[in-house]
Amino acid sequence: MVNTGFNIAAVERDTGLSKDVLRVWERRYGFPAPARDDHGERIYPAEQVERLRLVKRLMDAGHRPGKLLATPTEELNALAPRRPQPPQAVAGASAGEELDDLISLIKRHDGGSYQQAMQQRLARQGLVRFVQDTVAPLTRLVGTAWEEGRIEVFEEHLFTELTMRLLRQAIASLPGGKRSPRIILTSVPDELHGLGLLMAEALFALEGAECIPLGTQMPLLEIASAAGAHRADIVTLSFSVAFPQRQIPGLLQQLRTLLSADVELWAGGGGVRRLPEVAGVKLLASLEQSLDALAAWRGKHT
Amino acid sequence: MVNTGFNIAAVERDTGLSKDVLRVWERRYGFPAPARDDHGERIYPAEQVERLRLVKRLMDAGHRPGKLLATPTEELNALAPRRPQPPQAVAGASAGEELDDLISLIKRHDGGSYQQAMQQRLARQGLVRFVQDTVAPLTRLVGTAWEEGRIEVFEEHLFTELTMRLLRQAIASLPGGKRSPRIILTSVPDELHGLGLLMAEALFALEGAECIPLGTQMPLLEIASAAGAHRADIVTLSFSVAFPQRQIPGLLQQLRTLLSADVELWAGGGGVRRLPEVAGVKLLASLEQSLDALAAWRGKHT
DNA sequence: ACGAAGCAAATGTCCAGGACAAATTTGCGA
DNA sequence: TCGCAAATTTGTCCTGGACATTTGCTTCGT
Repeated sequence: MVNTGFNIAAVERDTGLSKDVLRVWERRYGFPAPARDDHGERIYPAEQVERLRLVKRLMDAGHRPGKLLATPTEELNALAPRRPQPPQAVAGASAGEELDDLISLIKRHDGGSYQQAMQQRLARQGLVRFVQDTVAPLTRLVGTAWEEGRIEVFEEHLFTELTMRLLRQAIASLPGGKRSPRIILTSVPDELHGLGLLMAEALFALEGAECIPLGTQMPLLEIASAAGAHRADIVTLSFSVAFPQRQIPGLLQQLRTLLSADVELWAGGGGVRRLPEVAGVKLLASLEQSLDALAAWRGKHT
Repeated sequence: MVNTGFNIAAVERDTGLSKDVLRVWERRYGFPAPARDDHGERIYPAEQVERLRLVKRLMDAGHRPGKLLATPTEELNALAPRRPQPPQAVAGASAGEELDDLISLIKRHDGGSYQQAMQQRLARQGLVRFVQDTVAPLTRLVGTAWEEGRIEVFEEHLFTELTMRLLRQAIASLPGGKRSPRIILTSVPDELHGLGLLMAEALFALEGAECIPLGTQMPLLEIASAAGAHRADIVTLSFSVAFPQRQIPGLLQQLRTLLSADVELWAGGGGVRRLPEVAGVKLLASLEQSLDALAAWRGKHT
């Protein structure tokens, strides 16, 4: 068997830790401690990759790598999130429980029932409340479950995929024709979470905006071109909590300089919630604020 | 203005060229030739990033970097694809023209009309023929247009996004309940094209398979977990032509060893078309072959 | 006792330049 | 013209050093 272990590129792909980080951790903390092949290149056994992914998850939850890498694997599994959790304001105990039920469908890998249940909620609540009272809190719940290790990546992917389908379907059934303002929705490279964008799109579309969904991961220069070509009034980006916070202000500033001045730049998602202001960029800390921003734009443009 | 230029990480993000490549090109070919900031770190002006993206595109089309980087920018724009284009077998001239019309809607940035036109085709052709005779050839056309620089990235994104919506919608309206075999559909990290997966899913779902769509970019270890948790019979991966070919065989072998032996591993998409065989992996060179593979599986399992 | 300011440790990212294997092209002989 | 071997091209990996920035801790002033 040739294939016993991951090379450094594979580990980077699978963990999201850069080659530089993998090497410097090894140098400083003695972990990971990959074997070497004939050419002296690192070969990471699967268990180490597993542990690295656990470490990454705990880091996203607020832990420091120095501590984590000095801790034996067994203890790591027991660690709780460190970043203070903002108290989950759910619309009542029963609502919270219902959402938990939805999650347990996912955890039971019963996609069919999940879709059905969500479809029902959509029909019952209407799109606006469905987005605000079901999808958004559900996404947050999944996020915290992920931080606490109560949910697997593939379960989260299934959740995302099925939920996005529902939203897209709902959006598609909206009447077209209205057209102001023209809003481009997308995300920057390395930011692949599109659920937040879709929630925003649903709300914007309901308010009669013309949404231009470009999917995720658009290079900055392309976003600028797209804004020109589509004669967009607003460019909306989404950043998840997982996106490296420190890069966001620079990215936004850079895109701001690339965009024509009469195009507004909005940024939303969990990643911008605890962010300082950026000149020329409107930060949307919540879905409600998105709607406020839209109303404000309308006010400004008669 | 602080923000005049991209640092090396930003260029990597926006061009898809690794830091190593950017540095070694500079060393060997003298391009790119970024400025340096106070700390001696590279600052790439926007034009150089632009040119790098052009070079990248031409490389994907079969050119060699050594030549490209020695060529002045103006000439680059005139370069044609080098990789021999397999003759586009379309089902007749009129069909080809119709598809061109669809593309020109995208190029006119008229998403609404595009959706409408596609919806009509879907209704007229039915899902199977829609996938095989419309979506698949259209995707190929967009691919070649991209290679030849006749289409912008953001136009391609819009095309993908709108087309995926249509397919998902069509899939959602299929009757549920049937359930064999259980097929996981996903892609590996760094492979973010999901359109091929969706085409496969549409065909598989129509044939009565239970499809478990996990979206794109699943770490290998997670794919293995998901296969176990969902009791999958088959794992299907998709690789686009853009995915670094050389990595694919290793990836597949690695995943093969991670998967239980009674789970089949299929790989499809443009990236596997000119690939040597991999032990224990079924390579699907076309959508038709996917259906054949499914029939074969059914044959084997009574 | 408590908050602010300053210092020290921790951490990620960048750099240079060397090495080498895999892929591709070139050159040569049949 | 075809096939094979040598030469070149190209991407990726390596080491080890440097440094800016963030985080944590300590001390000082109120």
